[in-house]
Amino acid sequence: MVNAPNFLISHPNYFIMSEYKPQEIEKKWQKIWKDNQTFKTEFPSKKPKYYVLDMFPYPSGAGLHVGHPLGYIATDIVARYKRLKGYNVLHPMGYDSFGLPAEQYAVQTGQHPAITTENNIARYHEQLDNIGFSYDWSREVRTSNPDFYKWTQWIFVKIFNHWYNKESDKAEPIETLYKKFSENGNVKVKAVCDENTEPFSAQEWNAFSEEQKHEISLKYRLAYLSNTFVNWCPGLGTVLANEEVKDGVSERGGFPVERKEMAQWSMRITAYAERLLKDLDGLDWSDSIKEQQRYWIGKSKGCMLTFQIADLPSFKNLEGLNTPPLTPPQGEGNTISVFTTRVDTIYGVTYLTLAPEHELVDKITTPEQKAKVNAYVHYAKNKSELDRQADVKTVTGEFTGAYAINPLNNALIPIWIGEYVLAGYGTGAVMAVPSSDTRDYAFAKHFNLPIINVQEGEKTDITKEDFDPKAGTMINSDFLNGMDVKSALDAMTKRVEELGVGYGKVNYKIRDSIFSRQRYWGEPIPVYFKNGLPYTLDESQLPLELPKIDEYKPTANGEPPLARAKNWVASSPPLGEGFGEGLGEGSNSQLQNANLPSWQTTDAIKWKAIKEKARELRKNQTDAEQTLWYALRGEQLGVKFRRQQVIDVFIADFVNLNTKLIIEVDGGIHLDSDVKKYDEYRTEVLQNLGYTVVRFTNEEVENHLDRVIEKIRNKISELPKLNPTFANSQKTPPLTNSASISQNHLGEGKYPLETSTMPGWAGSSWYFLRYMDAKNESEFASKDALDYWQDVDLYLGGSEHATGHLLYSRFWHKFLYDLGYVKTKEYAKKLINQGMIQGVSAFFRVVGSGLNYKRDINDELPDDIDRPVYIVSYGLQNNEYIDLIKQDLLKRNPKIAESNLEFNISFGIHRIDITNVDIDNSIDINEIVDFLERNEIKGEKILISKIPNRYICNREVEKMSKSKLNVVNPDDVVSKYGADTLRMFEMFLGPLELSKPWSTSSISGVSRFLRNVWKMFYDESGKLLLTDEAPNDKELKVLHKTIKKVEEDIERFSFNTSVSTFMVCVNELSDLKCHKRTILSDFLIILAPYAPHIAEELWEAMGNKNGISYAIFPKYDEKYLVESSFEYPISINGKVRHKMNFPANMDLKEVENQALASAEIIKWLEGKAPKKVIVVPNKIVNVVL
RNA sequence: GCGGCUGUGGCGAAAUUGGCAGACGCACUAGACUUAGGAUCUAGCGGGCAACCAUGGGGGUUCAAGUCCCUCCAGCCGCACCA
Repeated sequence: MVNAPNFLISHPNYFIMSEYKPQEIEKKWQKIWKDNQTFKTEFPSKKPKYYVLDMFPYPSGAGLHVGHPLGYIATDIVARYKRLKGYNVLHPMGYDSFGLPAEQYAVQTGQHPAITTENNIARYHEQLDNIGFSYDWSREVRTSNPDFYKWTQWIFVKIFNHWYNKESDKAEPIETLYKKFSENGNVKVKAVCDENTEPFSAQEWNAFSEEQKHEISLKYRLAYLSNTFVNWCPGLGTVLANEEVKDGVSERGGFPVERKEMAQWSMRITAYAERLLKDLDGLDWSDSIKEQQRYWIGKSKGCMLTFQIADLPSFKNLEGLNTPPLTPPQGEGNTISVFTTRVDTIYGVTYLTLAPEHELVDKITTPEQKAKVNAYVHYAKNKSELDRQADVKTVTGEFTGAYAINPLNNALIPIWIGEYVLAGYGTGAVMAVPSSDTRDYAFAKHFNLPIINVQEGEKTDITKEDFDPKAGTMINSDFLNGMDVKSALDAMTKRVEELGVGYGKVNYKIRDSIFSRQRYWGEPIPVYFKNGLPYTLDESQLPLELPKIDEYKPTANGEPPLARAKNWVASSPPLGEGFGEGLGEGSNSQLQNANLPSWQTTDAIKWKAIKEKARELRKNQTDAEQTLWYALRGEQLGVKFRRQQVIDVFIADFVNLNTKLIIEVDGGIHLDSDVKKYDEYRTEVLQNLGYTVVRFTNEEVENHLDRVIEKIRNKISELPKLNPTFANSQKTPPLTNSASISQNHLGEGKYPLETSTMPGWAGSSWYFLRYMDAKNESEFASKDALDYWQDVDLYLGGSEHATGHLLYSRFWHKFLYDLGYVKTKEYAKKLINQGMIQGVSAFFRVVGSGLNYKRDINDELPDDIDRPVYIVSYGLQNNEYIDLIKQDLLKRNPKIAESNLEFNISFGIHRIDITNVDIDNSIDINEIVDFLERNEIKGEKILISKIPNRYICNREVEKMSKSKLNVVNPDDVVSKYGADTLRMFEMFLGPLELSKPWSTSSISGVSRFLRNVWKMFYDESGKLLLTDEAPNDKELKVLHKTIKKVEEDIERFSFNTSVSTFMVCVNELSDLKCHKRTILSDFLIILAPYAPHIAEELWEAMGNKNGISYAIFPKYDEKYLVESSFEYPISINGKVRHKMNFPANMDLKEVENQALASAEIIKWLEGKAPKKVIVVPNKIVNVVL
């Protein structure tokens, strides 16, 4: 552009100075900001603070699409605005850089996830820089950096070393618990702990060895290791948190998830349930998020009730219900605990229902019912989570034969089991009141159980649509009769407490969160094992860095990847805590399994269970299995097979142990893709164990047995034979104790380290604190920094983290609050969830293979017909293209007579990448032809369209994603229109919280607006137009109303409306031909947060030496906005009929009189006197007739 | 089924406390300039010839309702046998 030829000078495009060239000025200012560290946060500072934060991004390989920066732009506007307002702004960015995708990639390619992550971050960073964000990059953090995760581990150690004291209602150091135990034992201690904690006295405690004490303390610590049922995902090879499982499959990847008992680290978030719930009230977060969290915590107030189980022999003859027993039976420990929120309905209880897994089921079932109950329990236990969720409507259950006694009226009530009762909630048992609970009602109806109404009045009929369980007054309920539900609840709670058969209790749905993942790319858990018990490393030993390993998959034994590390051991443990001499046997120990690092699943019991399962399967062979078994036995293959042999945690159908050949027969159900994935995973693990897996379908075995045997024979001959000792070794559990393996290369005084890592949410639970003092090497953040920055003033991100990150981070923050590190109970005052930007996918349709021409209904045209692929543009009427196709076909195939040609057209609809689709939805036909060729759709292609060589696509709004070919890359938008246009346009699209589709066509309006801004400063010849004239009232009014509106808009996060306001302002100033310095100077400052580059450029052009980023936001002055007159709309009966101009301060009576006197209004009055006249000052006049 | 959010022109939307519905922008139409236009400028643009009718449907409160109340419907998101 430097030496433009003279004759082109007159062409507007070639005036360099006059034209707004975003690409040049944006790069220029981004460099200046970087070089001058313009946005480096000052600390310490006397200014008031403002902390504005974006949710921690995971740097994915796909890079940003235009939806991602939406929130970043909004926060950047706020950050820049607050700087102009004189605040010291903390506006940082960093990366949640541990995570599954990088690890999956590592597993596949062997590339270290750190490298993948680094590359992705570099790309992410570049894309962010393109948009001109004002982040203080000197505070960037990455969760995968050891200097960051050192502190994540440090917090973990703190959590491990604290317990929750319900009396002080906060976390306290474990030492205070030890002290309480040594003084009083554990009975009086009000602590949040495991359910099954055994009571002990001070004497007993003091007699325990250090190790026994440590073991007991694990039941109290806020981070603990225990055997729990977890969501095990074989496809991902790890456990998942509850909120990472959706509809029975993993949220990431969609792999099936099964319930499995494993030793796992957990966080005792339940201790904080009440505070997490209560403090929601004070938060300025969206209702939706708060509701989701409330629901997740799931507080219910109710009553714990004890039902005695009737001593059966003495009641054997009592069949009828409500027959008072002669003497209340006093069975020892024969009680069922029930949690109910409706203790007021206790007179309506007609049966109890236990979860099939309930521990008492076995004990109470009568011999007569045993078979049925066992069958039912078996059925329920084998039902997967997915199946259970799928059919909630089918009522199933079984009578145990046992009875319980209603503690209020001594009525005998039958005890049932039913899968609608969840083992994990409450006590796993419910008192069923079919008249007041719809599930109980359904169950009672289905099994013909009695129903006693205990409420009467409106809406109390459970069979009716409008049933309200809490409506009406109590009946059939003794002393409760006549009370409403609320008072009955209170009265009955009081009564059961007096009777000693129950007590009021608050129940929470939230579970402790599983904290370990069997993965490599996460924070190592800073724990080592000594004599099977977990101890945390000393602070001085942190960070515990991720070791180098050769591969990123689980080991052959199914251990987490970290078990591959050489020397994954702690050197001599810290002194002091928990290292007595005594090696307590811990015979009753729940934690025998804690002998093993937490991945370990196969304890003796488990092993036995698998063996039993195998035996069972052996008895119930499928036909195909039976056939193959006889063939394998009968054929002289030279090797011996075993069937249903346990290998690792799997049961292989047929195994030859000498060649390590496994033959699997699947029942045809394995066509399902999920099962297939699981099979592949299973095969992979078995291969890692050195096995060869061959798979046949039932069909193959039953119909082509000879071929199957032939294949097996060939396989066997290929495989080397092993010596028999190996085969024998399979008799012992194959999952070896990893601790003992690791012991092999332990030095003296060395202990094996935990091999699982922390979950994705660990780092993000506190990163916002690290930004306050990101470089601190001696603390996670200094006290000064924490005291000054306090909390996040504005937090912006997607709503998908409602019950994950947003709950866990609140939990950790409260923990740090208890310890006195932070001063705020909540870390984010205001939370906004930005909406999604959707993509607008493009589709085209072809009539090709899907085309049917019929001479008559039963007769299709022969295949040799000349039948091209018709690409039929949208926007054509049916008759238009059908005729065209008809004519064309007849021309090509003269032998077809038109009269017997019948059309039955079906389209093939395909997506096409939106990159080349034009604003008018048209696309070059060659793009479509190329697409069809690539997808091997053969034949001559014919375009049917109104526009030559262009096809009009169909558009549909969908989620923006690569697979839908509708992604818009912000880099492309920036290079075409500039970052300022992108920023303003994203805001202009609509309210921040709402989802809205990206619209490429309307971006031109915003682009034009910025050029109009430029034109207020420069004329066409590139001459500055600024004048020093004093502004007039009109100009001042335009400016000040804009200042006022923009300020209000930013304060209420309504960014779309301020873009409109800017447009109005520029339109009006242009109409006024205003080029006055004072006006434009202020205008630039208020525009700067939205369009910082152009604002800086023009600000500099005005002669300002300092950048605009720290200018002072102009203060609007009400006096410029005052109108001297107001144009009143005069309405008759609410409809505007006329307008009249009156002085703004005119007396209301006078306004009324003049309005009524006007010719226009007299006409409308038609001689009648108005009933009433309302005059709202400077708003409206309404005449009521 | 339960909970939350959202329904306004052809499209994105505005109307902050009940007071002139549709600001601002896109698309569209006509015109100007131009060798040219996917550039720029000017004008028009909810429907209806009009009276009038229009903020998802119906009802209500009010002098006045997109806004408040009741009720129904649709879409999106979340939860889902929670005793």
